[in-house]
Order: sequence, then structure tokens, then C-alpha cells
Amino acid sequence: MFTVDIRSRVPIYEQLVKNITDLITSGALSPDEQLPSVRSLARDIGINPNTVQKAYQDLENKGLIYQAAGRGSFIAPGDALTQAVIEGKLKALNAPIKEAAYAGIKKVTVMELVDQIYSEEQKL
Amino acid sequence: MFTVDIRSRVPIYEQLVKNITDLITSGALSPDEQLPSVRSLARDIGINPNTVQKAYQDLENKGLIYQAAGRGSFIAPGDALTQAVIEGKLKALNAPIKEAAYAGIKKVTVMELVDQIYSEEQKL
Amino acid sequence: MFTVDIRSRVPIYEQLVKNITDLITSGALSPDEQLPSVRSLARDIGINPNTVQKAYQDLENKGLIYQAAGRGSFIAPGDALTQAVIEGKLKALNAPIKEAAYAGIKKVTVMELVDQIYSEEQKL
Amino acid sequence: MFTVDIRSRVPIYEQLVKNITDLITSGALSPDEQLPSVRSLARDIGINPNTVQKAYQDLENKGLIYQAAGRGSFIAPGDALTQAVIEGKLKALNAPIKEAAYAGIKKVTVMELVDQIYSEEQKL
DNA sequence: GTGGTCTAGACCACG
DNA sequence: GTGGTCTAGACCACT
Repeated sequence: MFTVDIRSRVPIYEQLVKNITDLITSGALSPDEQLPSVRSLARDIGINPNTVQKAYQDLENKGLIYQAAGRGSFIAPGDALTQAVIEGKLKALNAPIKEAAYAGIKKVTVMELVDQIYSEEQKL
Repeated sequence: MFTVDIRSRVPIYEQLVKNITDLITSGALSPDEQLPSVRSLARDIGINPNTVQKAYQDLENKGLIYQAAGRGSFIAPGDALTQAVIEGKLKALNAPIKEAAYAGIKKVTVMELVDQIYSEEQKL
Repeated sequence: MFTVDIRSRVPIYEQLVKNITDLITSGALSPDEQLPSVRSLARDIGINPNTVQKAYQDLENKGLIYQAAGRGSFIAPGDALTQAVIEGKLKALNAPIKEAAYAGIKKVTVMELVDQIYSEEQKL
Repeated sequence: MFTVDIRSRVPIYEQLVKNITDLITSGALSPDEQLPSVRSLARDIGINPNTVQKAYQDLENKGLIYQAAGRGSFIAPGDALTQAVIEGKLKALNAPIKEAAYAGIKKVTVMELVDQIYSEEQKL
């Protein structure tokens, strides 16, 4: 369920963050569901527990999960979760839009792109 | 003509790459035009020559410029240059928009974000 | 009467301490009244007896209850009990308000925050 | 300038965060000012560089400082800084106000406390 | 030199 | 068992 490419140049903990974020977005992980423990996940994918801890900490900062000492780590409750997910996705949109604006690409062009992608998505 | 923000957390060489790419896109730098030498540019903007060299190397790898030992560095002659750059920016927008759409974020929300960023950009 | 939120990231024993402290403050628990035994309380709310024991120990250290071996646990006989608790809460507010004032945050802003939190609390 | 109590139960990195936050609030550290490097600060106060790094990372997440690889760590620029400080202080007010509300303390009482503290602050 | 990431191994508080 | 913190020491990218 959780995999990382140890040889990739993108940090392992970021891969994990993306990995889990995607599982949440797709609904594979539901609100309040328990995540594997830091140690067990580290053992499973063959990395150091500190690295998993860093990924979990990152996810907690983003409001996607919460960690409780002595009990484990859990997906955030539904209401807080959807809000956190939306904030994260919009934030990720910020930089590339600015880039486009700065490069002189017209607003209509970007708007058309958005429109097109949403139309395609609807067909699925 | 060439500026870097020493206060940004973005690596200086990346700022330079973006800087020159933008000048090409906007037409301020034309195909086959000569770029300042590594040393002179480094002196001008007060940074380490190694950093300029790294930026030029990056640009050469992307096919935007070419370096001729002993003679200097030049903008690539390609015709489809600007077109390629714009396509690159739009391509970078693709993934995050899809993510947003997939996460159930409404199209209007994304549109508003685009609108807002373009308005801010205009003020600069 | 005693409840804990297993989903909260706050340690369970701290929730229990707060819970019982609040019951004392509100007068629901009177001086010298007997508390449920460690084992029965643990069974009732479905947590580990060690956790309840830790909470009781904490309350005894604070002078709010006393444990008598073989007989059970009881609310402390103190008269100024509730008063002390309220003062404690207000005292906890002191520092952050001063910090806010010192940081130049306007009084209205703080007032609005208080108002907002009390409105939310009312809905529960 | 920077001190920590190695024997305290509050984590070293949190002490550092509070320490630096206070220096910023008091104006002892100004926008864009450079902070000591992770390694040098760790050496100075006799702790592990990772611990300093964790504190700096925390401060960056809060928007109070920014870190640039190869150049160093700096206090955030003025505009972003004041905003981050305000957000932090208001967030710190949240929990104790909720506590007070939950403990049945009347809103007017809290309001009066706020009023009183602001009046005292004004006299300074 | 700077920050960013990772490992190995340890101790603590919580349940 | 769980997460939270810390140390020691390493390698990498950037300046």
C-alpha cells in the first residue's frame, strides 16, 4: 500500500507525504482510520523510523492526520480533512499560476486550460 | 537586465535560469545573441561565478543556450524556442489543476484563484 | 458523567483530569463525595486502569481529591476549591493576552476572538 | 543571546522557538536579519545541530524565518513577519479562552480581563 | 561555509 | 506497544 523509491532524488519523506495524501484524496483512506505505526511502516518499507516520523509530522502540520502518543496515528476527522485537502490543493496551484502570469501567458489561456481539464474530468 | 533576489529562499542559480528564460520568452533576448560571460555577469550582480556557471549549464541542458569554449555563451538558434517555454509553463499547470478537479474542488474556485493572482500580478 | 474522546490527540489521562476538575468546579461533585473506583471507572469508559490511576494520582497531587488505600477515592474537603480553579483558568489567560497586547494586536481583535469562541461554545 | 535549559521538561527545540519568537516580538531581531547558522548555534549552546534545525524548521513553518541552503537563515521580511506574529499570538489565545468558556466562566469576566490588561499595557 | 535529508540508536511519556 | 525528542554522524546540493 505504501511504497517509496529509495533511489529517487525526491526526499523519501516527501514521497510518503504525497503517497498518503493521494490515498486520502482517492478515498482509499477514510477519516479517523488508523495509519500503520511509525515503527512498523518504517520496517515494512525498509527505512528509518525518523523518516516516517518526519512524513507523519508533515501531514499533521497540514491537518491531514493527527498523532496521539501511546495510541497511534489517525486520518483527520471528516470536516477538518476536506478543508485541509482543499487548502493544500489550492496552495499547490498558486506557484504555477504565478509562473504563467509572469511569463506573459494570457489569463484567458489559463482559464481555457482549466475549463478543458474540468470538462475531461467530467467525462470520466 | 539580470537580477536575483538574495533574500529569496529559491536557489540563486534557479532564479538566474528563470530570469534568462523569461527574457528569451519575452523577446528581450534574441536567438544567437551573445550572453555576458560567466565572470562579468557574476561580478555585475555580486554573486559567485560558480553559481552563474551552474545556471548557464542548466540552460544549456534545456537547449535554451549554448556555450562555446573560448568564445562565450549564446542564445540557442531554435525557432520554436518561445513556444516551447510557454508550453512548458502550461504543462506545469496541468497536474495541479487535475489534482484540484479530482479532489472535488469546484471550477469556479480555481477560476477565482487564477483571477486573483492575475490581478495581483498586474499591480506590480 | 465521565467521558473521554478517544480521537483527541490530548492524552486520555489529561482529559480525565480536566473532566473531573470541571465537575468539581461546576458543583456536580461535592467535597468528600466518593469517586468511582479506578477499576470500575476504567471499565465504564473502556480504557486502561493504569490511565485512570494516573489521572487520580494527578488530581491528588493537585490537592483536588485524596485516595485512601482500601477505601476508595474522595473529593477533597477544601472550601475554596471552585474559586481556586476559576482563578487558575483566568490566570492561564493572562500571559497570552499580555503577549497579544505587547505584539501590538488591537483590543477589538482580541474581543472579537473571545466573542467568536463563546458563540461556538454555545452551539454545542 | 540564545539560551536553553537542558534540564527542563519542555523540549529544547520549543524553548528555542519561544526564545527567538520573543526576540522578534520585542524587536531585538529585525526583518531580514541573519540568524546564526544551524551548526554554529548548536555549538554555542552545546546541543545537536538536528535540534536547532528542528526549531528553525518550526519557525519557518510559522512564517517567522526562512532558510536558504548555502546562504543561511533569516528573519522573515517585514510584511510577512507581522502577519505571522499576529496569527501566532491569536492562535495561542484560542485554547485558554475555550478552557474558560468550557469551565463556565462568563464572557463578561473574560472581556473585563482583556480590558484590564490592555489598560495596564497602555500605561507602560 | 550554508541548509536538507537520512540513518542508527537511545530515552521518555502514554496506554 | 505507541508517538516525541534527542544525539552522533553522515552525505548531498548550493554559495
